[in-house]
Amino acid sequence: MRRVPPYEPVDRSQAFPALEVEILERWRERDVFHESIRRREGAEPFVFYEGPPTANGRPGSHHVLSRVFKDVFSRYRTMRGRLVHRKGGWDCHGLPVELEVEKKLGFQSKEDIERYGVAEFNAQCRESVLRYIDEWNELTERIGFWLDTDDAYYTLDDSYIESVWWSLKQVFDQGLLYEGHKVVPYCPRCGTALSSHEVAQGYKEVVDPSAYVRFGVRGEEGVSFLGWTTTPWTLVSNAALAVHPDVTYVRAQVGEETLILAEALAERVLGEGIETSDPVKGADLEGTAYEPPFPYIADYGEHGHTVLLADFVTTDDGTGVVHTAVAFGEDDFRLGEAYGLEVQNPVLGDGTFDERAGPFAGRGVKEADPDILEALRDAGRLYRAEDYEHSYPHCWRCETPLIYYAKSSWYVRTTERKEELLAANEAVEWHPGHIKHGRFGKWLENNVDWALSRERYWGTPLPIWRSDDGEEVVCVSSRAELAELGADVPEDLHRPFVDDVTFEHNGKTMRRVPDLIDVWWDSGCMPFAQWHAPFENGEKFEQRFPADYICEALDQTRGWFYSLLAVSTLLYGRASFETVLCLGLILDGEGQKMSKSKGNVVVPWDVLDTHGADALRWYYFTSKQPWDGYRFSLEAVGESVRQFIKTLWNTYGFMVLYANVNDVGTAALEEVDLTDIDRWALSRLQETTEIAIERLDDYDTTVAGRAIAALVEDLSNWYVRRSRRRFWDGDPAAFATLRECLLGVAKLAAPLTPFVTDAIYGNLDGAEPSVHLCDYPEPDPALRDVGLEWQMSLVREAVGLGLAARAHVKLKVRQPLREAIVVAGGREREAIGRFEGLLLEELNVKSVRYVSEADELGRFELKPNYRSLGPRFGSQMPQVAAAVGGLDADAAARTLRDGGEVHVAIGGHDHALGADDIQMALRPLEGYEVERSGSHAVALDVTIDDTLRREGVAREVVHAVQNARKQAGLDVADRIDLSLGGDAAVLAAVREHEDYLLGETLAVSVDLSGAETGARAEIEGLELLIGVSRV
RNA sequence: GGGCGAUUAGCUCAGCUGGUUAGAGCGCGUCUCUGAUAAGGACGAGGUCCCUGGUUCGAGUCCAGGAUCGCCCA
Repeated sequence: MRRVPPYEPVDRSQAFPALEVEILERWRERDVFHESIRRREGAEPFVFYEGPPTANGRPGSHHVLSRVFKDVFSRYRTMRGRLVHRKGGWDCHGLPVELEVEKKLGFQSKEDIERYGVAEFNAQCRESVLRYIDEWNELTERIGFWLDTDDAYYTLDDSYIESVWWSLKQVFDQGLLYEGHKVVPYCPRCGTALSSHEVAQGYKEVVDPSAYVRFGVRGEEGVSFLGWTTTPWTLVSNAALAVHPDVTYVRAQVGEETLILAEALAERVLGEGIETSDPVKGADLEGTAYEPPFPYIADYGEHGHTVLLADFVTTDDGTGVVHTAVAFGEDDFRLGEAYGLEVQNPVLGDGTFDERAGPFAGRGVKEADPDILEALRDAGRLYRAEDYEHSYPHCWRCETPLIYYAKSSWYVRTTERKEELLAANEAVEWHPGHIKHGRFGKWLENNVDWALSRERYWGTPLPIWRSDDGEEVVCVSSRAELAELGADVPEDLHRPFVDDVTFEHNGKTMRRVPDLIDVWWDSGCMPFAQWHAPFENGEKFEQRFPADYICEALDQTRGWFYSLLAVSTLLYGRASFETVLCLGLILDGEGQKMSKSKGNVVVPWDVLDTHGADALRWYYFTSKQPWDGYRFSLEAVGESVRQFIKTLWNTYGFMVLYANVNDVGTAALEEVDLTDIDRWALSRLQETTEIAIERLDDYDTTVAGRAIAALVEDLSNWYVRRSRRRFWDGDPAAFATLRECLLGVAKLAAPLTPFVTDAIYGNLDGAEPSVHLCDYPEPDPALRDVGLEWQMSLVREAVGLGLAARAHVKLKVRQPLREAIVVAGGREREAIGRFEGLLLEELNVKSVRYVSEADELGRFELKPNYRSLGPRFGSQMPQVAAAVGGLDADAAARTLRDGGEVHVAIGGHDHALGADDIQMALRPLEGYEVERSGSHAVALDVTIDDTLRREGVAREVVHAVQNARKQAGLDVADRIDLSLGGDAAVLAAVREHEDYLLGETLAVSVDLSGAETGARAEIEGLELLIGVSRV
């Protein structure tokens, strides 16, 4: 039902958070979200994938950021006619969840968990992971993120796990799933390896001890290799030294001793002017035997404790002699393989030394660093120790420094499909564009195999069963397959139940490999696993693959963006998303990273309670390009309320106030006589609509939102300001125009600020239960008038110039002036003429006089228009500029304004220049009140005769009476009896302009015999007494 | 050490394919309007567009090098 006046009165000091709560209630009552989807049944889908958050912590500002950007384009596409399903999802597995439970139970290690019982531990995890799901859902609703939370997917569901198993089987069948022995980043606290994208999340600046260590050359007393390391604990298992074959090494004399190191680094390490001798190539050092720093482990084979050659050695830092511990570095490990070194790993899974490490046995490796240095010092092997600041990877969840550690793990051989990954990325549209071939593309190019397995408890079990002798390996793709193999399939596919599942295969007993898989693989399976595809809902999956749009923060480049791309490329040969929007970090108002420890975290609820969801959304959408990151604060959001929402609300409130006062109906635009300024406002609406569609289609809320804000600004500060009288008088054209524009704005901005726009729409129209069930506006070419927009901008400039001129002579606008003189030729004169009344009113002048030439006001200066002449004359531009400068300016100006051409001679040739080729600037003459801008200028006749003065006084009186009305608490529509007294000159002026006074102040009568009581005012130093009484 | 991004007014940000007076909002100062009134308008102060070179008739914009900050990776 379309609403007609009287409208609901608008509270102009409306608190928006309260308004939003009302709107939320309305949405619930009317089931608007689901209705908006039902209405698009059968329409072309726009597919959105929800990147599942983990609900075991409270949602923060950065979560709100991605959630509103997920929302805005879903809403926009829905209004544009697409069917947009929005299935929620929750990431349930993995270390973060285990950690929370461990913390709660006071556990320190995996043994604690084993002792406690895996079944009970996982039950706790299941409970813990959704601990904050209610708050998440509440926040999701409060910020206006329309998401189907009732029908969300959970990665812990058996159906989800089964789909993940299926995906692994596909990979297994392609021969891409393998067990490998490699050095991996390993968290000793969590007791598990991490994938490279997990490692990527945890780099931190730290200060580690670094040590320069002597490795005594066997058989040469007093001669040592000088090695350098930032991980002293690995010296316990030193197996060899590595030098670069092509680097020059020298012997440096330091006191009594001789140190061998790279020539290029000798001075930096040992000090300037160090004596060196005997330069040799690294290649010549191969095989040199030396004394290991610690004697505990000796058996590294034939090449143990000798110098080896390696290309990875650099002379960027250290000494050019690299200490090699086979088990603790990727390069070291490969070098060890090449030389056949025995792998000796004296470090246990919990990060402590085993009994092979002599006195350090049982110590955590990092903690042992200082004692190890001390032992070296005592043994005379430490040359120097110092602090070294560098960034080092830490466990992304428990913050323990990682160690690189040789162990076996299951991998997905993504490197074999690298070309396909790159090709899949080519098809993706990234916002911002540079991520595609920058951060993400470079990462793909350096792709390494995906370390898939985790030796943990709460996660998707690796579905691989193996015979005890390792001969037979089966990857299981489903419950059904497991049953077919003769196993008892447990209800719950998690550990520990799945660990008990065994079956016979080729006469051998098959037991499950106890590992879990990386949770990122879980999330990468979401396109099909959310539907339990391919086991069911196959057609749904087909329809909703790939996603048109996904959106997450930049830190997901190596997280979800990668897992989605990799899984679907391996399975389907393409990316599972077509467009991705990357959002930046949220910093505090000072540009510092928000962190609990700093106490500078802005809690979303605070912002919502203070300014509301629209304000927060508007801030995120329009304050800047979202990928650059935000300097976020309550104040910053407050500013966005004032600038946009408050302005919109005031304009809307103004219209409702006078629509109700005047009892005007809602006439259609076709039924009223539009004025030029109406046509201008409507044209601006079309222009804005065009921009909004063009920008939102390109996932750009920033420019779209700013364009809408500019329209609102124009409506408020120009259209309404210039049309006030028509609203007071109830002019139907004005109301029809403003209503049309406000409804247009409501629809244009509905996806961005869904609450306030729905309130406005509901009151001014209400034909639909909600603005969100409307179609997005289309620009109407019939209402667009570009010429009119140009003309209006010219008039506004002229008004600005005139007001500036007034300001300079300090003449109040209230004081009428005789004449404004406007310099304008041809088209410009026509433009201003069209809105002359407006100019007269704004400047409060009696008449406008146009002059084409500037003789009265100043002199023209001519300048070449570089933009048009530059391409034409190129390097001859200096001559052109000189020639133009030499023209008779006034004559040329006259010619050009009449559409003629002027001629200049350049390089002996004659060239014709038109109006577009020459810019005319006005230089004002001394002694005139002239304001100029380019070729435009406005001057004021500032002589004030008595007539004008009396008129000015009358206006002052009106002003004073209005104040008195307000003080008396009268309503804007109240009629009054007015009585005035005071200075005779003032009263004379009033008498002369009595009708004007009556009209302006809504007085039905005026008594000039003097007010006994009432307000006292002063007009140009003369007394005025005002009595006001309501009729 | 490498990759990517950023650097424009006191603050937060615009500035399209290079075009000669670099813009907006906030804040500040001075006025002003008032039938939207704890809003609105005008004017003003405030910029070596990070630095150095280069290309060009012309560079905030393009190129190279450097500085600083951020993120990512070794």
